[in-house]
Amino acid sequence: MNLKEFSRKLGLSQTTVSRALSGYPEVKAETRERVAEAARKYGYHPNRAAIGLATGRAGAIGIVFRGGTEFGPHTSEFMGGLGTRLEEDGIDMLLSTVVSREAELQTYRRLAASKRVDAVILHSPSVEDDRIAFLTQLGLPFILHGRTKSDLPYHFMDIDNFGAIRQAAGYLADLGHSRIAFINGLKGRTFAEHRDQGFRAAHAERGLIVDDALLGNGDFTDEMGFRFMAGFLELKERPTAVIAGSMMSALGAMRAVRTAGLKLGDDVSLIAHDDVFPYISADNMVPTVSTTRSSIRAAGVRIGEMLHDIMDGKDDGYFNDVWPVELVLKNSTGPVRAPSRKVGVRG
Amino acid sequence: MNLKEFSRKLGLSQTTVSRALSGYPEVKAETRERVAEAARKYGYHPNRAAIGLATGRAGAIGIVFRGGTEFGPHTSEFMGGLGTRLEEDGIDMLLSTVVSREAELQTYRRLAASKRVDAVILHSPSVEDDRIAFLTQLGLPFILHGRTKSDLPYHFMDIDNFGAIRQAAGYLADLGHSRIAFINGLKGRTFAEHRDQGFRAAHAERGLIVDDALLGNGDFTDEMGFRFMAGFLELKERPTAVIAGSMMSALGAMRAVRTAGLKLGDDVSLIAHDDVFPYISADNMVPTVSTTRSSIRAAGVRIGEMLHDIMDGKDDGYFNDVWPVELVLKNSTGPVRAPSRKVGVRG
DNA sequence: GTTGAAATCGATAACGCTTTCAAATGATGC
DNA sequence: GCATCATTTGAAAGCGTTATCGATTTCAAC
Repeated sequence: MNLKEFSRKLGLSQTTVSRALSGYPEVKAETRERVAEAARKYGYHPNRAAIGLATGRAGAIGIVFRGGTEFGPHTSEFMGGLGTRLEEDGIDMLLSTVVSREAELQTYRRLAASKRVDAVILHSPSVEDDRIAFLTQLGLPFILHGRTKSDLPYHFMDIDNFGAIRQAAGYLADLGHSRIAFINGLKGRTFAEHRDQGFRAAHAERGLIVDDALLGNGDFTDEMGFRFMAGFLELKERPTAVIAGSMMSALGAMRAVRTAGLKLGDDVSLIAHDDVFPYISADNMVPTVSTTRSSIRAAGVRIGEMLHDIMDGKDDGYFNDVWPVELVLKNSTGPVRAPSRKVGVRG
Repeated sequence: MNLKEFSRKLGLSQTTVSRALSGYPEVKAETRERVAEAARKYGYHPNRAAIGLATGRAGAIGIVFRGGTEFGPHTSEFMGGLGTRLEEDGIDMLLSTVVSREAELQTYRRLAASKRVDAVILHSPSVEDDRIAFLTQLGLPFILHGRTKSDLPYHFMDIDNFGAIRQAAGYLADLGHSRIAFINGLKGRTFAEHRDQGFRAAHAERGLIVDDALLGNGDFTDEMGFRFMAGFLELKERPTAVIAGSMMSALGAMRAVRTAGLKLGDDVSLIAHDDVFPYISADNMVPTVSTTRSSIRAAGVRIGEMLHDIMDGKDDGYFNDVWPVELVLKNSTGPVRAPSRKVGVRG
């Protein structure tokens, strides 16, 4: 059924019906109600392509994933939050997967030229990210989840990664730990750099020196967590505490600690960054894990909100959110002890 | 830039250009090449809304996620595979998140009526699933990832969950295990029922009886895995082997085994179903984990292929794929031993 | 040269909506 | 009662494609 037929059924003109449905003020409340009622009854929904053609708006936003592998658990949570918010405005999410950075830019170009989306969401920024300049020049609105260096102004939403790890490392240091390991994210990614800076800041503030041998950069996988931690524990002077960049790497690190016959929260303290996945909870680990906690789902919701405002044209200036991160203390952290021999099992 | 302007630049009619771009045969090869070249040069991409309006095809498929939480790691992998395949045909993926089953149906209705998508992908079927009838009646093409009971014919792609768990349980039984625990998926879900049947079949075939106290149904989370396994290990007659429905629950179960002071692959054998997530690998666990292995990403690719064929109209009959599942043996499985006291740590 | 078939190309009518501008209706004041 | 203004409705012109015909060109064969 199309507008023509639908409005004929109602004995109204297409114009009036269209206006009633889109909430324009110049239609009598009674008429509007009658139209809404009929739409429900007949299941009429305007053809989206026609709306798009007439208005020039696509009613969708785009997200591009590189490598397919980029599509991890973080993504899922983020999209869940974003989608929930976008749903309210009837905006759809268009996903694309792409193999290379070059292909990613090509996709943006296509999405913009073919008017498939009204805006895109960028994620996983590196310290220097050419996408900002590219999209600005392309004129395709975007919001970056994260931050990057750029002379151009742009919308972004990020968490305070610097502050989070600074706080975590500081807390461990204040417990007496002086050899703190850090399993960080991929080198070159902004968030990983920020966290690195936070880590170093906490040390500097206390006159401690950072041992590069206790630093690891890699994917947030269980495997990486295990490998790095296992490696750290084999050092002559093993760390007495570790900060893991995600719950995934934390799981691996915990495994490595146990494998080495050490006790978590006792021989080795652990703080992990928790993006709050519903299926891996810090409170359900043994021991419960201290975390720097920031819901990535909430970030999705917030970006959905920004998107709403931007598409409504009420973006005077740029959104530049940076959320503080909470340090949640549980049982995986404790005061330092003299590192025992590797075989020092207890209990 | 639009077709009119673009074709004027080329000195050709809109018709010819359109035909050249869409690969119709009645345009000279030389002309076609010239058009393609110019399109690249000027970055011309036809307006998708206009194409949609003219052809009636949306060039996108839809996927709806319930609860937002449904959007887990399985999803990510699946979408990665699907997207990679769809990319080739220039088909986009439209995501919707929705709170209730009722809202899900409503969304399908909207997507169909507004012609936003050409087809949808259904997932997480329950044993009786009203979506089949609903979509069939709606006339919106769909493919189900999984299976359900239905009198109506429909496209689906599933793995042999029955065979997988039957094989796994059978293998354990043949190693001498007679008390095998099973951490299964949510009750009511088809795959969980199939696995349950496979589990029982393996027992029946060997004259073993299934102890319902060793069966658990729940989310595939680390937490659930831990809770169930911890509970099983407290039973008077604890199990000597366990099958976990996913790597997530396997992680939890492994933790429970260790917490109980037992040794994996020795005191307790474990087989997990592995959907092949790149960030959690069975080979990187300690000990390495025996699995029933089936790439959920590959399933996504396959469904993308089906979609392609269906949208091309070359679906005489229905796709009804059922993939066999491979049993991969590692170090987490071994012959049964007499269950020792709970404190029986070794090594 | 013509001719006719085959190969190309082009004018134009949809597609289903929004939006502009004009018209009709209703209400108000005199 | 009628002019005036505000409110509500409608006719029709796009929006940028595709697809249906009909028109033109090409070219081999006579």
